[in-house]
Amino acid sequence: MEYSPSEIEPKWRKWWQENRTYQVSNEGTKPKFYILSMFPYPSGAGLHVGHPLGYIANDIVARYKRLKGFNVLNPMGYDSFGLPAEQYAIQTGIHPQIATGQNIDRYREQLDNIGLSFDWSREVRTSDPAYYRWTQWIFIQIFNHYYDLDADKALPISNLVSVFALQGNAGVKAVCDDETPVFTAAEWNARSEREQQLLLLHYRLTYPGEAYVNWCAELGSVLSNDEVKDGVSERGGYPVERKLMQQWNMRITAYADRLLAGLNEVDWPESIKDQQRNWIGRSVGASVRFAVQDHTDTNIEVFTTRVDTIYGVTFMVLAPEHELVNKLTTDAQRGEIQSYIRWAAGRSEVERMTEGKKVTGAFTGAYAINPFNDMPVPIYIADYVLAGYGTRAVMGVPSGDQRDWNFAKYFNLNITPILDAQQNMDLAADPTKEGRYINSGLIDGLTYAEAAPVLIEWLENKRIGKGKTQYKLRNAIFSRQRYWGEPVPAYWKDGVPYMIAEKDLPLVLPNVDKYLPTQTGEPPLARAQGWRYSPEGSTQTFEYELSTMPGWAGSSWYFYRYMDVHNKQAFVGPEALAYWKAVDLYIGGAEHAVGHLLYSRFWNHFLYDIGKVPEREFAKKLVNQGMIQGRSSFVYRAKERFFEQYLWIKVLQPFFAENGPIAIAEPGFEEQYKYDFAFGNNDLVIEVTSWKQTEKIEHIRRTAVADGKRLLILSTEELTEAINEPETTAEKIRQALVSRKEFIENEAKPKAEQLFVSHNLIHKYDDDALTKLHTDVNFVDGDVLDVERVRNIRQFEHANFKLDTNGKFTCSHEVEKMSKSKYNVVNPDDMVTQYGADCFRMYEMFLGPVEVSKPWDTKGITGVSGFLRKFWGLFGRNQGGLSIAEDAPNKEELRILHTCIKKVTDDVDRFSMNTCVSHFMIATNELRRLNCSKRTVLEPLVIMIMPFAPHIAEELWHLLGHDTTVCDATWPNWNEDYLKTDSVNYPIQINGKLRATIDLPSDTTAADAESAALALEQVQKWLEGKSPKKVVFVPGRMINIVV
RNA sequence: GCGGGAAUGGCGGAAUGGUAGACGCGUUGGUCUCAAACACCAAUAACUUCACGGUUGUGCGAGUUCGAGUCUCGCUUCCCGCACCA
Repeated sequence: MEYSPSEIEPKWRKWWQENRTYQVSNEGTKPKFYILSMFPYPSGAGLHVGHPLGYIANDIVARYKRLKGFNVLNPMGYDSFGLPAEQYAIQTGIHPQIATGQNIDRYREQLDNIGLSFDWSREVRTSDPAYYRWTQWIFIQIFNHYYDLDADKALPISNLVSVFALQGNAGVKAVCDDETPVFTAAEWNARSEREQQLLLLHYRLTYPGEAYVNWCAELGSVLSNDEVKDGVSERGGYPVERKLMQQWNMRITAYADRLLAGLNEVDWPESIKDQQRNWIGRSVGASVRFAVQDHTDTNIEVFTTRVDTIYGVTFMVLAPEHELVNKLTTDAQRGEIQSYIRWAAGRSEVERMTEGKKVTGAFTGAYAINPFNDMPVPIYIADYVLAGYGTRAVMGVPSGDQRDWNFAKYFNLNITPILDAQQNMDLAADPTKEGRYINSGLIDGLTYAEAAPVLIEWLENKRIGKGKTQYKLRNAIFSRQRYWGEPVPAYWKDGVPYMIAEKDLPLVLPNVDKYLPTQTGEPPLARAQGWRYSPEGSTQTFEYELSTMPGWAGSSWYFYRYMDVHNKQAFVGPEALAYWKAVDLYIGGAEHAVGHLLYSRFWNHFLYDIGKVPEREFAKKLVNQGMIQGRSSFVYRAKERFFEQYLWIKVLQPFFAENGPIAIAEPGFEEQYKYDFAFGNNDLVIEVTSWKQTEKIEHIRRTAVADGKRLLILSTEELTEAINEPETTAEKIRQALVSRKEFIENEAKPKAEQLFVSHNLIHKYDDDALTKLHTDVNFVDGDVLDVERVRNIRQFEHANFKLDTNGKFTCSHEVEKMSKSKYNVVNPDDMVTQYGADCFRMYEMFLGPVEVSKPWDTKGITGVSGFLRKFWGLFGRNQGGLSIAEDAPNKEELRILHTCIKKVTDDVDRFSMNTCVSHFMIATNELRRLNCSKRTVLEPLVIMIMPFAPHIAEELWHLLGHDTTVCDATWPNWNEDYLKTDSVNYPIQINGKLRATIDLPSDTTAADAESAALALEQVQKWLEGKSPKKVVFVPGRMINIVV
């Protein structure tokens, strides 16, 4: 009887499907368990071995819980709206729905291939109109509600309308925009329908409004903050700029405190909770209004967390975008301010970040009055004050804040110490709160804890400020100028948005001729011919909202749809909801920490408020699976020209960084040019490149010139020449660098030659070396290839290497994220073909803890493969077939079995799948040694291994004579009595160090153990005749003798 | 800078405060074989010893304890996230 996974695995997968083994019903007497993995975006690349890690762990728990007697909901679906399908459509003209469908089929095939127990009858696809009608429905509900601060929940907007008609909005405590006008009932009633609707937009939980957004021109769309990384788009890495646009917003800020508080109710990883807390960014402080000298009608509001430092204020800074800047600027300063604003606006996010803490700013000529001491302080603008946070104005306290201190030093402003414990103000700021206040009027002599309440009370009495809590969290931009997303179910009438009737849902995505924005810059949906809305009873038609929803819309509630996927009356029916309630265990990647997981919580809180879901938090427990990384093969260009240039640059760079306002770009630096060229005040660039004709160079040239920098471009050819002929080098670089001749001749050149000694040096610069290339060919580390070998690598076929005939390349590996473009993807199908799905599943678990990221490495898989064969062998040691003994187990066999039951049960419960696999291996090895083939021992093992290796378990289960699925078996219990052994091998420590061991009966008393231990020769030797001070005996564990 | 996490053999990784290195890979030796592969058996932290044994060992330094990889305090390094947030 041979173990042949390729025969038994497909057989049982088919059988499970035919028998609907994994279909689950929404009722029953069993307790429920809802386990969920984050659904994937079905990309064109298919699954790689990293994806199933979480799914397999998920599957093990799902199957385990089922054996433990739970009714388990274990669904799967697809987050099938998204940008890649749309970009693919733009390139190929293939409708995203078709491409997405194909991708889904492929995903399904791959998922099925590893034997996951999903109930596919509950599959959801976010791009399916039957699904997104409910995404649209939820959107409409959000539109129709506002956040009431008295009730501390969302309430219907119609309530607000009634209140406005009776008493205006002065007494209403609701979350609204800062610029919401105050009106009386009479004023409200006198307004037109249109005007009333416009006012209501200030309150609705979703609303269109002008906002600075992250605009990505290359993608033709707005991105949310979490879709922007390091100033470029997360997807594609395109530049992102700030732009004022009309967009739908979600008033998530209304829920900031509840989203913060809710984190305390869920069992989620601390790092995820912290990321969310950080994103919400609650800070408690005070707002203070400063009057402005010579502008009696104006004041500036600042927010501070250190109101206690208010007597130390010596200047004020506004964001360049602050609305008062123009008004306050004096004529004398106008030129300077305007040029600063222009400069700041042209600075990209990347530049701002790269330049770090460099002080910039400009004086407006105006002065603000500190309300506490009536001192005038100069008003500056600077772009370190963010336009998007707080009041866009800060008070400068150089004695207490290092950044303010730097600013004051730079602009030569006063620094007033305010605490008696403060250190020398000439050296640095002192942000500590120690000591008692000085120079501080009202609070002189008080401590930090005493000061703030005094100041806030004074402010509130004077009505020029108050205690205030501020959040970093901003309302979420909800519009995307895309095609492949849920249409926003709104239409426009007289410039006011209305929701379409619920009976007209779903608002189906129309067909368009092209998936690009129109010539006039409108979203692709503007291309849909005759796509207009005609409300019931109206003869008119109106233009639909043309933007679509963001990727996170459909994923913010999908966990409810699984409960009741075919319901046509509601997004989830009340019975299904009452049964399943919420997700018991949610598994997914940590990369969704603030995106999906925060938005989902927000929608869930809203749905809870309107009584549509029973729990405030949708997922009680969350586990993050780690990432499985790939091993990328690299070919490094070594030696010869590129390397020489590279070394030259390495040698020159530090020198110039120290001495001159000069930056040097390296060859092949396309990816990093934005960073390399954010060089602040530098005035000269030497650029080394072989692609000076490209657009990017032009861009850099323009940037440099606009910044008033001189730019010199050396091509690679020129530099190579220069290196080959020292005189030319010196000459060329002398021209560029004026007085750097000595350095070039005497230091750089000799150093460069020293560095030449070993080409292994290049590995030192791996990270900076821009000469490494991903390959799909696996070379041994350290291999040196010649040009011909490299040309034979497929993806380099057409690459234009400027190498001499004796040019060499070295090879190496690095661990990176798995990605098609890095040629390091391992397909699970290949693993399944070679070793079987059971082996693949167990091996993924065996690699280490599920939560930990680790590189994929196939080396150890033979161990798991061998184990499965041995396990199989327990059932049929004879060639003939199954050979199972029916006699009763002996003590040793029972001990092995029950130890295994106990350990595996404990370990699945604590999500430690890797150690479970070890326990199976141990039990199998021991039973083999005993030649055990008894049904009473092996059958429970078959049940236990089912969650890990379902195919082999099902096969053996049937071979053992069962004809229903092993999935419906019962998880075995262990008996503590069987775990005991007759004797225990006790370690004997002397002063905590292991010196001997002794076998004692398991029921030995402390006194017996002590005398037995002391009787040992080895122990006596270590006692050296002394009598022990103390003997510690831990039954079943150890003996420690203290001398 | 702030927050979270990690550090254990050649490698992946085990260890409710109780014999550190389970389990697997790799390596070495052996059995089987004409041979190889597979399989099986044995050894495998380092140093030292013919051997018995001994010494040192969980990033570093202290501490608590009969006993610390595990707990406490102080560092170092690495990874992840956030970051001019007032």
